[in-house]
Amino acid sequence: MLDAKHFREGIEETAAALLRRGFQLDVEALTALEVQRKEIQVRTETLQSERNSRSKSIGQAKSRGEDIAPLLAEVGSLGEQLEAAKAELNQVQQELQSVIASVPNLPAAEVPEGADENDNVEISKFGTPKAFDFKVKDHVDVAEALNHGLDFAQGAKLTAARFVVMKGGVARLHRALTQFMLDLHSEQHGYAETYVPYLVNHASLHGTGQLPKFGKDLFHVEGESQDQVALSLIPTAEVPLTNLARDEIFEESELPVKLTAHTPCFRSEAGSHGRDTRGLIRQHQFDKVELVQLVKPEDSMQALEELTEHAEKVLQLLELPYRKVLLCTGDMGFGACKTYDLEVWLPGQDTYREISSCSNMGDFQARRMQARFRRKGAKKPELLHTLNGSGLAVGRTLVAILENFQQADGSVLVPGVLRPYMGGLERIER
RNA sequence: GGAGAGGUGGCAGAGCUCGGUUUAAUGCACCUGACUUGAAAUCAGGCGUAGGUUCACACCUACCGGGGGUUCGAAUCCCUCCCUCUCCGCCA
Repeated sequence: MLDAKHFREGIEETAAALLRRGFQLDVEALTALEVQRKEIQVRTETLQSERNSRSKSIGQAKSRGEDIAPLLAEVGSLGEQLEAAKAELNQVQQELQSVIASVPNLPAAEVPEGADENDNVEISKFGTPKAFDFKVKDHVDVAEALNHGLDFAQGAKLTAARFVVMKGGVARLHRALTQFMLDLHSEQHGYAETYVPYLVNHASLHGTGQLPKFGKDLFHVEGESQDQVALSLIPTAEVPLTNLARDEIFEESELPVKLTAHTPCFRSEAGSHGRDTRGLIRQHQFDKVELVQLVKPEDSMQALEELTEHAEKVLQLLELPYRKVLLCTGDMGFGACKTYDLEVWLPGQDTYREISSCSNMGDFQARRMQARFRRKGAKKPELLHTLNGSGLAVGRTLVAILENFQQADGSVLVPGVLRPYMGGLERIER
């Protein structure tokens, strides 16, 4: 959510900045609503004030034992007028709110303008894709040769399409990856390991921006009654981790807060039917190790560089070739002002595929969540900045290892850094 | 699952029985000033969040777990949901 000031003063500049990411702001409609809002709000508050003082004098008269009947008559239609004004105000504010809530974050100045992923800018490359002297298989076939290591048929039987069962060495490799990532970030990069709920309420989803716009991408759990709190499965640990700051005021000295968590993530992938139907790339349930930072505004851009490097470190230690891409305005997420994607090389697809997305959300989420901090000696709290990134998506990392470390004999070499987590195992066979 | 007790500002804690000079008492913590060589103690003042009007000084509105209701008026009464605590039962 943007500061309401962006829509009152300098709305033209705001509209221009939003146009960079292809968002058309209806300046006229918004300005008209704002004029209405102001008039109605002033009128409502005046009525309110009037009612308060009259009620007060009724109370005073009563305590003096005077007859309050004439005073009551005087109040007359005030209540109805007030109620009508309140309803009107409510209506306008809801309209304003729904417009404002659907406006994405302003892109940072250095973000390249563009329409889609084709306009993203490659920043750097790490490693070189291995040359194989045999015909490479994709991860589905590699795992299949390892005793049905990835069993999509069984996943579909238990649940539905886009669910998987992992077995044996592949399942263990998957577990080793999460352990390795968590240890790296908590021991080397200064993130506090955190365990969080996998079901969250709507206030949390609204805080990070999944609601109100993107509810169809989530799995929802119904409550027993309509009044009960509705819960949803988290699409990413970003939601619970970032919402830890909701309605909090931090001391300046407590920042930055750096958190990491390993969770499953659940996505209904609405609108992606028919894409990546084969394999582990796009599942309804996948594991991810998430990185979240809460920082002072002036530190957030530097923090994004560091957070991205922390995610890159995982790929480097796993010896997986990847490239780092700066997303263009058209490809960024709703709440982001700047995003780097890390794309890992997948020989089975002969291409780079996204394995991590690291974003600076600026104060966009913080404003929704009222996540603030107080500078030393300052009276007023300020909104902090939030950042998040995958460090990394575990399922896709597993895909990358199966494909990049496959051997001619069908076995898969275990990257050196993972061996301690695999009981010293050097390769997965049969 | 059953029974009961609760949720009030940074913290503690009154107000709820009986709705109205309570724009939430009081204490602690915190900030500023006075006194002091400095500190402590003492004294005086300040001390929440959000929104709005205004060039400004100021003023106004909302907020006592969330939402709704009754009323001229709700922290206080009613409904509902959430959360915390105690006891019983069940359970990994």
